[in-house]
Amino acid sequence: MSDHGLRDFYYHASTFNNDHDQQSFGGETDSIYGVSPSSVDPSYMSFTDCLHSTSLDYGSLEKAFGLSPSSSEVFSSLEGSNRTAKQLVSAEDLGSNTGEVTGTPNSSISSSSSEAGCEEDSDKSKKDGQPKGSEDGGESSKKGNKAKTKGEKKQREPRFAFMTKSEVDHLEDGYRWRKYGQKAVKNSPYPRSYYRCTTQKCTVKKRVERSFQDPSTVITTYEGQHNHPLPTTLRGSAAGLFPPSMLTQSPLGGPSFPHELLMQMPNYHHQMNNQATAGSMFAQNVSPFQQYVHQHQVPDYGLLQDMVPSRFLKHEP
DNA sequence: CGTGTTTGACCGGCGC
DNA sequence: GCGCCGGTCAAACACG
Repeated sequence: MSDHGLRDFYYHASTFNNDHDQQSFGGETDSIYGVSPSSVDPSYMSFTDCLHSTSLDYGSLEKAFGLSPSSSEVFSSLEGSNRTAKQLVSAEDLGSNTGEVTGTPNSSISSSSSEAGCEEDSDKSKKDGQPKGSEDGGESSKKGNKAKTKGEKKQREPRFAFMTKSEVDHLEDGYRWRKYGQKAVKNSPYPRSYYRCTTQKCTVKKRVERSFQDPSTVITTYEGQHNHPLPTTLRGSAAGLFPPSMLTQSPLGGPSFPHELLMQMPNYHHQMNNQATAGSMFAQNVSPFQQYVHQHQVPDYGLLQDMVPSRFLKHEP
């Protein structure tokens, strides 16, 4: 990341809210992270949202992720906006079928809800209900293809968005991406690029766009989960960035996102709960993400646990 | 020649 | 029904 001029690293959970939630976002919230709604998917779940779902305050967030004062302003712009329990649950939808966000983070509330339930709720999702005709197994993803049977809602993939201070738009994350489209973003001079994982049968996509109000910020939205490990023929820096142990397949079929790599680090919980031992991390084989988090004084694993589905968190037996 | 990018056209959903 | 808009396709092109 350093070789891409990455200066800051934001974490940003996103999911597929039902249309009601989306309308709440789009209608009541002027901006998300200071970005015009048109340039950012309204289904985003902000850090603040996560904080509202937990006992953490904003100061913890700022401290945890080293948010600059300017960034704080952006985040704080969401302060005061109502967040319904539904939205909080939606945040959990981001790939996990458990719904423990609103409750105790450690409790494993039996799934059932989340994506399946969210699916029914989204009867007329606006932006999240994209066709994605190529994912139905059938490769009939041509124009005019209507393989989607009527009444059958397209199963939507979990999404995850990052806000990254970077000078380059396309951040190397270890996977190989093929750009398949670019669209101008309304109310923004910066275009939005669409990428797809080049690995066969992998339907993961990501969108990359630059923040209108903060051109130094790149918003990367991952959609779906990789069903394969990181490519062996890594180009760029990812192969060298991450220890081999982190490039192995996870229960999810491989780490989909950089933060997921972070979450996969064993003993992360203990190290982060012990600042005294954290200092030794640099002598160990830690990822750049861990180093970043450490450098920015992530105080407690619990913070991440509150924001990341427990599925992403691996505990030592 | 294989791989990735560019770019205009197309499609479907949604609001009016 | 129409227009807008986000997302996708695919031919043409660039590059190593």
